Amino acid sequence: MARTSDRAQRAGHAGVSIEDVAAAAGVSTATVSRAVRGLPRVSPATREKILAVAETMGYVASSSASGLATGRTKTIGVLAPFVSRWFFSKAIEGADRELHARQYNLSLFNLGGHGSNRERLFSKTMVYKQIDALLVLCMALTHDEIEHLQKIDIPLVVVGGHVEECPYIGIDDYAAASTAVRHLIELGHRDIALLHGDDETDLNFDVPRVRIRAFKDLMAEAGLDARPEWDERGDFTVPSGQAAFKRLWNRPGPKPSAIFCASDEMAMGVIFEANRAGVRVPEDLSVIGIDDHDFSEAIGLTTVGQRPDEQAELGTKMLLDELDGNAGAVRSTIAPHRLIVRGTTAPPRAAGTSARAAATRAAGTSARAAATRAAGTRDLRGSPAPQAS
Amino acid sequence: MARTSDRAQRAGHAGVSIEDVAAAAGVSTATVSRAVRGLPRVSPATREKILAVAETMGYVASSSASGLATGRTKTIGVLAPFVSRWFFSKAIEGADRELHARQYNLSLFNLGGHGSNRERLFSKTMVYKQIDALLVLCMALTHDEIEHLQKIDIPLVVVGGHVEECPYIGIDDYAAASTAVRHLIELGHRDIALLHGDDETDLNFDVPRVRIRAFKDLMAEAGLDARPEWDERGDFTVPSGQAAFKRLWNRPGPKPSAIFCASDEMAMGVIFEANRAGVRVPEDLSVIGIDDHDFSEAIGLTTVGQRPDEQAELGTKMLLDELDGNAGAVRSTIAPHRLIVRGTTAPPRAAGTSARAAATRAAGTSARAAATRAAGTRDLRGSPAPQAS
DNA sequence: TTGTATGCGTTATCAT
DNA sequence: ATGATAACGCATACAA
Repeated sequence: MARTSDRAQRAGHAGVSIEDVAAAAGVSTATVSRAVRGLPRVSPATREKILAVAETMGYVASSSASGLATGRTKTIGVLAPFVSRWFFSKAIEGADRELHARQYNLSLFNLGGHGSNRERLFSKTMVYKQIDALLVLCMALTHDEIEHLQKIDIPLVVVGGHVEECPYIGIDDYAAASTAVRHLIELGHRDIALLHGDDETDLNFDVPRVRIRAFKDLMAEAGLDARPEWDERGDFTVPSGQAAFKRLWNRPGPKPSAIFCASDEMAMGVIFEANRAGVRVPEDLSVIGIDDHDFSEAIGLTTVGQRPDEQAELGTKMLLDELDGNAGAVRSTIAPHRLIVRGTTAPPRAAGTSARAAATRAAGTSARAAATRAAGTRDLRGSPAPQAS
Repeated sequence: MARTSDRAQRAGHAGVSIEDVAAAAGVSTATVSRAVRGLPRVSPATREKILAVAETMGYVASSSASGLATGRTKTIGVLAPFVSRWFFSKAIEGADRELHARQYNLSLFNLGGHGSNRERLFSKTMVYKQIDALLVLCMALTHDEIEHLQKIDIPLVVVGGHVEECPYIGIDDYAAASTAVRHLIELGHRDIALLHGDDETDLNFDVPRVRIRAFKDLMAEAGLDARPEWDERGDFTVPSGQAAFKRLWNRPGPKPSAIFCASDEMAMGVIFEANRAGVRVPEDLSVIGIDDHDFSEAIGLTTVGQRPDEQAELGTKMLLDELDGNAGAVRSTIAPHRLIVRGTTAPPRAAGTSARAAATRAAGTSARAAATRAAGTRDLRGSPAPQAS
């Protein structure tokens, strides 16, 4: 009723409204709405005037109001199990690029580990009705959670890990792991250890298992023995790589001449600990990882690289296209990976073409410097890997 | 007008509304609202019934609608120049903890570096009217940007970097840097190089400069020479640390026996490159950083640690308390830092108590293993540092 | 091209 | 304790 006094009261509350602008510009709110959103049906003259007024008044639309009116929040959610690990922080970065370029907001949901605030996130007020689409980062999800997500009925895509019935973007883990193992085998290694990342929970997360399978398949194919005592488990982190190396080297018996790590961080852990134990890389032990972590080049780590940022960016683009009415824009896609040979892999000492290894050992004093290198100086940049299946 | 058909049409649109629940429960929307929010004025009986109905119907309030009604979005914004660097990803993690524990959402705004999409973020529809408060992470801000932020008039706090006129949470950079340099000096080093992170833009970001000042003050205090040719500039990243080491060692003339790096990542770059060049750490070169990066323990890096996650968590808590009506909850606070002595620092070879250094050199074969270590094995866990000013 | 009117789903005020 | 009902600020058919 007391329209005027209401308005006056509100004034200090949430800034200038579209009505204020309309009044100041001498037009209706409808016209202002069209003008500020760049819609067609408004004359150049009035548009200019409105824009000017809006600018000076510092008008910016209330997202709540327009969200309520349109039914869209203009923000997409990003679900991540961690944010400070390489894959995830890179993916978030990539999603953000695409999002903000298209005027969307990024709402981050960190499901630290397994327990805690998970349920709340899925079942309660969060996630749901706050976002227009959801980008899931390489998560181990329970069946209930998956069901929940699908019931929400918004565009959804998962990056970096398979989830049943959900569109997926990521590298071909089997092919990537195979590429790494093949590199080792071709170098002449026969005694190859495996450092995988399977935590054997019942969660839906088969990335580790696929990499394990690739390892075993290739070993078998080459007629090599995948010794159970060289089968180590980690959790994709540096400390778990360190621990694995220690277990491997403290155990009596023969040592592997190479180790395939399911992630670069674990590979780094192995390398750091090997250095500390006086085991030379790659002379005594070749190490290869998967990822191409930010630090890998500096360390000289040979790896099979992938680009989580680009994967997430692509996933986000699909989501946004879908929201733009482009039905079917979200489609499972295999992202590229490529072998990047650097300094942590070399032929085994005892093996076939031991020329280089022998030379290194025989080089006397200078060998010391060579051995000191956490990473070799060779830097043969990665040749593109065969893109499998 | 045709109310019923409207409702039918809407049905598939955005899920079940409060009105649907009210109807199903045989009460008014007002009561439902109170019930689901746990507000007082509703009888236990009806509350229980409403909650049950809401549960089975899968009701969840529209954030847009309640945002419009209350004027609060229940989300706070986090402004970061990077998301995949240690400090920031950790800080985001910390903010997220507190936020989601208190039912708030986290909206991430990544302002990549200096140029690019900065303006859009500040002046346009983003940030503003989408969030209830803002957490700024260690940003280099222009004066215009600062002004802009303050005009928005929402609770604001910056973590990890000073911004004029803004409440601030972070370590005492001067004290932290002093602690690091003092450690080196007390070890007997006289030839100390500096690797700082100042990019000398005109932006408001004095963290690097404060650390530089601390270095120079302490050197002067100890009567030591801060040689200009040992004053290197980096950008807090590993590669910049590598580059700095190379410049230092490629230059003719005497070499420093220790180097103080303004970040752990730069320190790692130095270490990796030193290994590659056959310069032994800490025998030939002591290295100390600031941060206590996730990888620092594995590498054995001596450093002055800080906890960005806790800093951000505290900042977030303050913001939320302020929003909860607790005026004055946001206050500048100094966060703790502590010296963590690990394996990359030791007395200089030529210096006073050269017992250990000499022993290492004389150890023959075993010295080789020692030299191989990217990091020493000593792992004296950090004694708490004197908390300065 | 521009304006009018109504709906969006909640919250909050004021009765009852 | 519960129920009408008026905002909230914007978008959008529909009318002009």
